Amino acid sequence: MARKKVTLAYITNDATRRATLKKRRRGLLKKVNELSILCGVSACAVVYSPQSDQPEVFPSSEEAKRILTELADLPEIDKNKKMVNQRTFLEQRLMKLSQQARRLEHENKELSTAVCLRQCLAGRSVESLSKEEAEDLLDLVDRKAKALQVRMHQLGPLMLPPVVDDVDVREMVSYDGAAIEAMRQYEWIQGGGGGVLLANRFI
Amino acid sequence: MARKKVTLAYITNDATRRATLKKRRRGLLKKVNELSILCGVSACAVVYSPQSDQPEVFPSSEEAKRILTELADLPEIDKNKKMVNQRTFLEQRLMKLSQQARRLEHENKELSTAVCLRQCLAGRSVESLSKEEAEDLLDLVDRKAKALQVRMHQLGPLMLPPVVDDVDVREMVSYDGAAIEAMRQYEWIQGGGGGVLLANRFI
DNA sequence: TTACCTATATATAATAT
DNA sequence: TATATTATATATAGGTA
Repeated sequence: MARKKVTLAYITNDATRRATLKKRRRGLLKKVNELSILCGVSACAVVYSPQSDQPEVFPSSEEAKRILTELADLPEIDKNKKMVNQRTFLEQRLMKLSQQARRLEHENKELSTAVCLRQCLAGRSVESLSKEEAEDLLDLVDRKAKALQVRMHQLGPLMLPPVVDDVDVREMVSYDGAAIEAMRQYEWIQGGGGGVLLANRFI
Repeated sequence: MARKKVTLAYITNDATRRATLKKRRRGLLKKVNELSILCGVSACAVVYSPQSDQPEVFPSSEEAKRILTELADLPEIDKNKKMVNQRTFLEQRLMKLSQQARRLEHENKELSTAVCLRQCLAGRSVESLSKEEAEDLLDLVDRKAKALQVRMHQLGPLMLPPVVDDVDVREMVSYDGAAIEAMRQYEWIQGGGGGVLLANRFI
């Protein structure tokens, strides 16, 4: 975990593997120690060394035996139902990672679509979009519109802003205050940052 | 291990302790998993949760039982002689930390003495030193002198530098080149960086 | 082999959502 | 309660002595 991201696979180089075992074993026992003290729980760990070495046991072989005996005494049903073993541990991790991947993928797609929207507003022809892009864009705009309607409904009657046609925002700086205020209002309605200013040219 | 260095002691706040247990337990099992894969060793860990929760076992209760059975089968002598349990683990850590503390203390003392030396060279009266400081300083200077003699002997006959009295280094910048070169030579003899330039006014 | 160093990778405490 | 974020603290890989 340093100098280089290590791949989770058996280390073939002897010296490296032994060094890693030594370092990580020490680190692991330290963690077990900390956990049991910080949280006041009983915990134990056993790590076998390869060759003739003896296992390292924490916190003591007696405590480990006691804990493992309790474990053995649990009825099979409980063991399979409630315990977290390697399989469930890995399954949990996998599930969580998958979720995260999906989230990120979705987020990525939304951002891509937002880029499409801006490009189209900036003059890109809708024909140049792929089918998927077009669908996503339609969906995005649809959702934005609905959200906007909800908010407008929540706010009740509202003074509509004057129509603003293809005006470069930079020009608006020296435009009249009413239009700018209207746009501010719109931005607020849409929730501000990150939203695309659709003004009154939806679709 | 973040935002604040945590003291190794039971966490009294309930919510905090539970959150810590959850996070660290997950981290611990991840480590056991990595260790067993990276180094190809069998390892297991069991962490009991407080209340009604079930223990978390890695990699599986079967494997844990198998490992602990092996453990139980070891003769008592081996267990006490070769196994690393909590006591020996803590003793090892303590020993190592003590060594480190001694090293740092010694280093610290050397640095303090070096400061004394510089102060004295800069005009501080030797009378203002405490007995211990004076002794340390004497010792330091003695060692420096011996090291210097060794190096001079190694180098053979050497052109001695001209005497340089109480001269502010800043003045020396505009001093004559010979003196500066002599000082450089001396610094080199003494090993450079960190050494105190004693010139020819030892003691 | 052991210890030490240092750049990075991870773990995680406190906090916000 | 769970998750996300962020600032720090630790762990540790690869090298060196």
